[in-house]
Amino acid sequence: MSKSERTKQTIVAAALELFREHGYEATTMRMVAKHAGVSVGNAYYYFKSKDVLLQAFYREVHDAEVAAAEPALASAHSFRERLRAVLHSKLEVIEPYHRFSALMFRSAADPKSPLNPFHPDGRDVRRGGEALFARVVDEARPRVARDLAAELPGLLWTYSMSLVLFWIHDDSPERERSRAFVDRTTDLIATAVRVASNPLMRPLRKKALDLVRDLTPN
Amino acid sequence: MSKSERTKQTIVAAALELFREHGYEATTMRMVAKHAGVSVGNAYYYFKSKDVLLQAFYREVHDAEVAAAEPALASAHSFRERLRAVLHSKLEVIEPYHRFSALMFRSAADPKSPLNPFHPDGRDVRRGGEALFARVVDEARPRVARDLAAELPGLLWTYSMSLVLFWIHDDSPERERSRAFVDRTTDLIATAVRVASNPLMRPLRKKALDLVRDLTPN
DNA sequence: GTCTATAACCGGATAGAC
DNA sequence: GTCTATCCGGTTATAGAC
Repeated sequence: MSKSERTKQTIVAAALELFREHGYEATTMRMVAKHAGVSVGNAYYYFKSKDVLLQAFYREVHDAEVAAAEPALASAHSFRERLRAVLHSKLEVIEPYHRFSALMFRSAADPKSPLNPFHPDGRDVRRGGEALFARVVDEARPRVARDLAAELPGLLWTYSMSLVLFWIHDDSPERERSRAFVDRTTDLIATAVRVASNPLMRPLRKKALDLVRDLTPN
Repeated sequence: MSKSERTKQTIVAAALELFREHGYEATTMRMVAKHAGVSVGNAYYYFKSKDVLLQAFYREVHDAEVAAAEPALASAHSFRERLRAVLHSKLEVIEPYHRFSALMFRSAADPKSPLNPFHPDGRDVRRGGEALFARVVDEARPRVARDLAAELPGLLWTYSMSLVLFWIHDDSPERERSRAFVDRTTDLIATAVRVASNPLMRPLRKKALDLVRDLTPN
């Protein structure tokens, strides 16, 4: 690992530690630089903005989500159970960040932020999210209809973003409202998917999927 | 009107004008103060932050939306046409602000921002939005089932927020993708509402409405 | 007590020397 | 690649005018 690599890592590590402890806003670039033992200018040499550092944080959380979902995915078989398990483990992983999660979401909604899932630089973040839901769908038994299975990961990812939005505003004890949101909406979704997977529903399913394809970019 | 009232108005007017011309970020508080012929400190005496000024801007846009929807509401009768008309006129009203609309949405997503629809101080903004959709529903002929009509305004308001999110990321010429989004999704919604309004669907409808009520606060 | 102005603070970001 | 000095803009402290 080159020296520049190492410096970069040091800065990221310092930033993530401070973000976790004080939150995003309360962490200043001067603090990050000092904690990493470099100058402010140097921190900016490696990271164009504070937002980019936040993006690294976001990536780390995503990796933790994927890891936390692993055991659940190994044992749950039905689509419904797999989906529920993934979302509940996601809620557990992000719980410590509830205080300052709004910031993350705020940037995520801004088209100019690299954190924004629609933004080119943030594409891999989105890809990662969809990949997780692809695993939920692809290995589910009984199987989901093939044409539906192709679009579902993207749709479920969008749905999971709504869950996050709901969760951000959820101040109930133990975040029980968010957990109820998961339980009840996954039930609904699983029923819809099961009904839609019936061969007799193919024409209607096709119409709905065409709509989705026409409205999503790329 | 007292002098302080007038000063306040002057500042808001200056801010709105500059926001419209240069966008939110490019407009500095120093510019606002200068344009209004007051000192920076004075601007802050009347408005706690730049965000509050943005909120005034948001309110103005909302009022324009309501006004623009008026003629359409007077002539359209079916639920589907009323909904479509309101949303298309909304798109027209907000079009000039597409460049910097992300900012507005960004604040709206932040639980601590008064602009946020879930925030106590922003409640009237949300109320206003729902009131508009209540008019879409209540005067629609044929009628929407009563129990459904009670929940629809809130649901439609949420749906309109999704439309805005979609629109923010829409860079298609003439914003045609957003307009297609409206046409196709309103079709879907109107069909769903029509089917659900059938007396035979009452039990299923009740189940769905219970879910909605359980998951929305207040 | 209501209002207004100036000067400063703070933190994100950049320029330019080394 | 790294640093120091500086800019810029949101925000605040404070002093004082009416």
